[in-house]
Amino acid sequence: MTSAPPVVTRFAPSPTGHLHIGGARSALFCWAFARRHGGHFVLRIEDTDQARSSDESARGIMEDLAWLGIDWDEGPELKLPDRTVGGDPRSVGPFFQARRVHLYNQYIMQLVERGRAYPAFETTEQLEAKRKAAVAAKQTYRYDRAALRELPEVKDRLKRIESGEPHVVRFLAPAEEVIVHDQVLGDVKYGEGEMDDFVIRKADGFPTYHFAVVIDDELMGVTHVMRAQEHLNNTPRHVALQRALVRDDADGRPFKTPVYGHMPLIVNMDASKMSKRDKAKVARAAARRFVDAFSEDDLFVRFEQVWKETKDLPENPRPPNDLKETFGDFLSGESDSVFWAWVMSRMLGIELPEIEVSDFRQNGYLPGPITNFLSLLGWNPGMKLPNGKDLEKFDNQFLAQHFDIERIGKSSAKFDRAKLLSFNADAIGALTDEAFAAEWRAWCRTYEPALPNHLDDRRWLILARAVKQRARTMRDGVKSAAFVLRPDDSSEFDKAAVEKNLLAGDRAGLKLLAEFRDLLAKIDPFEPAAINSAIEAFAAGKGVGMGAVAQPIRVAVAGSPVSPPLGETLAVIGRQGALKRIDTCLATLSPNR
RNA sequence: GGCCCCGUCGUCUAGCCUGGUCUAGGACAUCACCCUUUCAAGGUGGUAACACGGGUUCGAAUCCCGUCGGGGUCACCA
Repeated sequence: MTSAPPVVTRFAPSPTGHLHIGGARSALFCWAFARRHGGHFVLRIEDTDQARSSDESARGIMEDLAWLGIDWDEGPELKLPDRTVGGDPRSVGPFFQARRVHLYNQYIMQLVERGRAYPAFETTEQLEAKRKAAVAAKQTYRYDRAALRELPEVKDRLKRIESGEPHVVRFLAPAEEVIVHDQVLGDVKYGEGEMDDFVIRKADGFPTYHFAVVIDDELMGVTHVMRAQEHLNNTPRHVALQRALVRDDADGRPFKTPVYGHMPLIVNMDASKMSKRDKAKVARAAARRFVDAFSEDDLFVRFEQVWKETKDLPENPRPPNDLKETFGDFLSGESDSVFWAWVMSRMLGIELPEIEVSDFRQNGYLPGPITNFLSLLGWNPGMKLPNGKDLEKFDNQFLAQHFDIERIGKSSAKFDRAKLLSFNADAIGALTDEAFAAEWRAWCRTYEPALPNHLDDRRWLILARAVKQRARTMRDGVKSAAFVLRPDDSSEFDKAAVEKNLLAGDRAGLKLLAEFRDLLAKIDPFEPAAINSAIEAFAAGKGVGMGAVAQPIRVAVAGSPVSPPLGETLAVIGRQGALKRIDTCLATLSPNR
């Protein structure tokens, strides 16, 4: 055991999918706060929902955190090529809640024995009926304590628990007012009688979130809890639990209440909560449009086909018993599965909103601008640059040195992708050509393998240099580089561009192109600078502007009027390829054909 | 609906705690112009906000009250 760190923060995701972008900000702030104060940042996996948790999700979340540069001092170990993250220096693990059930049970029994918790036997259906009745009568539903009245004596409660009869355990909520001292929001009061007897252990024997959090935060010595404001209303329950519990070890002291700070929510541009469900919403809306235009059966045929194609992907969940039913559930809104949303997006050719860290990674965002942008959602360093402008570009290291709870804002922040995109573009622009070439190549190898396979190192660097300043994301760069993948003998050309740049004015462009073709064969070396000056000299010799020469060439080699500068474009294509493309163009547009 | 939180340009925000220096600053987006072989990039400039109503005060974006508006949460999910 090492001595207790001055500050212990934690991030406690449930492994039911990828890391949510909002979760990433929570983790980032907790990490930064721990760093700032020389403390520890703990990663704990809250997998008490057996049905929805998976090891793959836990692993994915850890990889995404590490990718963002958020390393945890304590928690499950993750071996990376360059380092290992995690560990258990204070012996407070394990860090998967499913492996801590014995601890929770110990404290559940403590509460039952001391009369602060009791078993209850209603079925979910019975409870649901009561809840509905209360809503119908326009009353606030609260658990009616029927089970408590049934078992007034502690010894009878213990007996019933031991009998093996299915039950949940409920916490006997205190009647008194609870004040949460929040570092961000100030004192938040919850009046007496607001809390009901919430469940602390489910029928399957696992603790509920509320209970597990309180036990683990105490046992792991968490000093500061920073989380999103959606949890604010849970906090009085946690405080009540902390007041009711004492440590099971020798000193038997009461539980401590950590310092709380509730961060503003990150929401969509329409102010709704940003959640994974948004993917399903977008996919469903598109699917319904399709159904309106065609038919549900048509959609299902395509759905089945895409599903079969993607069957072996790791994201694919267990095969459903009835695909038609799964399909129906998704369409009706019964299910909001991210995976089925993805299948829908594939078959309908639509883009899903980026919600999870992996979405941004796939779409070619860099980790630096993501954490930088995230830092500014609900926090601000409040510093000026020497030129008087606000300081807002910084890295994780800066955050770790300057982050403070006092400067966390109170109002929710809309997630403006346009600004993130701009940050990402700036970060790409700040890379050296060589660094960008390497990063871009690495990204392409995973997400767009055709492109790098096509080019050697020399040409890749020329391409990367040309693409860098027009790429806001790695994926964007692929668009600018589309000309690389064009077959040299392709006879498809942008129609309007052919008219405008090659055929207009009695085929003036085409004539210049034919003349330039022979010059091109002689340019030496076949490098961007030499090619560019050859084109300039050619234009000057003809007494025409650069545009009159450049656009015909561009259309001929790229098939479209848009490409990186011609020197670079031609050098990447190579002399032979360029000649072939121009010849194909000339032949295609020849009047004799 | 109950409970809780919030309210500065379209968006993220600085300023608010410790009223005057705020004719409210920056960034993204947007518009115009410049540069330019296309697309970008870059440069210059512009439009644009203190939710509303009452107080307190010589003076309010800043303090107080109310109204309105937005959001969160009300599970054997976390």
